Amino acid sequence: MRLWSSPIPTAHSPTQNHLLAATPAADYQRLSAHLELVPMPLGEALYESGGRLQHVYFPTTSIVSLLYVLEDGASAEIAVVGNEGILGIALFMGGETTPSRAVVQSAGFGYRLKAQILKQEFNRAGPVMHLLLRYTQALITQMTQTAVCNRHHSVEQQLCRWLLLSLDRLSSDALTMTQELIANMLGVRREGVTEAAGNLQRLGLIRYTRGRIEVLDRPGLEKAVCECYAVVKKEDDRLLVDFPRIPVQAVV
Amino acid sequence: MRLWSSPIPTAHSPTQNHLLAATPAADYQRLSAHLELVPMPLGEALYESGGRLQHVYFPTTSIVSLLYVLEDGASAEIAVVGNEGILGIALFMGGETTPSRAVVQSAGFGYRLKAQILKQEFNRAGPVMHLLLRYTQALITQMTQTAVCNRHHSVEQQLCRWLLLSLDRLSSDALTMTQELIANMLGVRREGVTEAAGNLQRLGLIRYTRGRIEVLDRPGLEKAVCECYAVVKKEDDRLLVDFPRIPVQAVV
DNA sequence: CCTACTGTGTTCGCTAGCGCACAGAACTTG
DNA sequence: CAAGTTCTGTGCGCTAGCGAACACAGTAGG
Repeated sequence: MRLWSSPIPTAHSPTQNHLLAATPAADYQRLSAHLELVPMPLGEALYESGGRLQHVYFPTTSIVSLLYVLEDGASAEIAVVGNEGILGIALFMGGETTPSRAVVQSAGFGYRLKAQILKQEFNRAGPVMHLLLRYTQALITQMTQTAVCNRHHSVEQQLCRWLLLSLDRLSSDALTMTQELIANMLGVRREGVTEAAGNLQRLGLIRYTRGRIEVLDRPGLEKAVCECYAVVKKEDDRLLVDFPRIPVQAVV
Repeated sequence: MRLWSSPIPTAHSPTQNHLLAATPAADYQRLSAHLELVPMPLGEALYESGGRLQHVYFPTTSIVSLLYVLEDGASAEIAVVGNEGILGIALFMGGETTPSRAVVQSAGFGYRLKAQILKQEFNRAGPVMHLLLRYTQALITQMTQTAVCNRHHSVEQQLCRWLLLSLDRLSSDALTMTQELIANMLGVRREGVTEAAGNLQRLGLIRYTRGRIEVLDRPGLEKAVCECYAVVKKEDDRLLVDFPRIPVQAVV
């Protein structure tokens, strides 16, 4: 199995991550020396349930799922984190560990920072702290919405939500992702995903081939999705988008 | 309908709330003058979806549910907060509002603090901030576990979880709560709760009459519950219990 | 080019939970 | 005590999703 496609030739910059981009220059100066570009191959676990965190990660071109795995092996995705966020919030929230796993869902790159460095920065209680807390609230919204969606909505609706959330975190409109993996994320059967995806394809909203899903009609998808997507999107926008954006050359 | 039983004659103290009890004396001094004892009658909404928060609440003898209500009226409980916690985390996380409601699930009392006061205290970035953040992480764990439980476990198991979580937040072993309301919390049909509760009663684990549920065999319940309860409990203990406890007379 | 393997499509019987309808029991109110 | 309301119990048909089994089609790798 090819784990991830050939290295992206694009120039990398930490400011591809929105949180880092929103960090004021003065604070960014302190951090930038410690930021380490890392490839994030599909399937890699950034941290395991209950494991101590050595780093926090700022995805730039990758997407990471927060997964919870039950004793019997059943699993469910709790939230998805892309270039709008950070992985390892338990570090600054004070718990050091969390009972969930973080697994790379879409291969790409990100920057990481040693746990100690981030904690120091957080404890300055300055703009970076507020940035991180605000992001955490957006993440909480996503988690709660997932809980509700799990309870009340059909597999097809959830698939739409999942596709849109993933799409928002990528620049492309295609995902490299098998139905089996999607089923794992959603915590449903693979056959359920096959059926739902088949419907969406018949409606002309998506097209898929082995391990690749392409969104053809995004507005159409947004009509088919349950309200949950809009709620999360709106909160993300409200909480994150009005960050003061810093142009790349100003900080590098 | 009788909304809540006669006022509890017990002496009230803010330190009945674990977060307040764990606040160092120096910080507590600043806050105590602003703490306001308030009755929290069954069914009262402390805040509405999207509403601006005027106060934060520290329950002492009450329990509050965080509920999410969908457009079609369907609902689901996201987390439950008792004397171990605080309501209104969105205030200090920076978002000011959340898309969920907070509804009193078990009548009692609590203390409230004006939003401004809490924000000031939080921004000192001292022990109180760390206390609040750690609690927030415990809350996040509860939310994620709810999401997973919604996906994979039976109504009966979820009922057990719900009962135990509620019980942990009360001193008594009986709840004043109709099956209809429980169904609302769990986001399932009332009939489903009737059936599940019937089973538990037949097993001798609980006994219920109109609007009152009594737990007879707590260890038995803990055997019937899914792993989700233990995970939340363990995280609560890990994150919250080793707070330095302050004896009542030391702070009042 | 042949062989593995991995991903997808489809079927079948089964169960949990849903929506609806209604009956009886318990409590409240006049 | 009578009437009305609120809870709980039960039955019925229905559907979404589950679990297992298997066929087939791309793809990878010798």
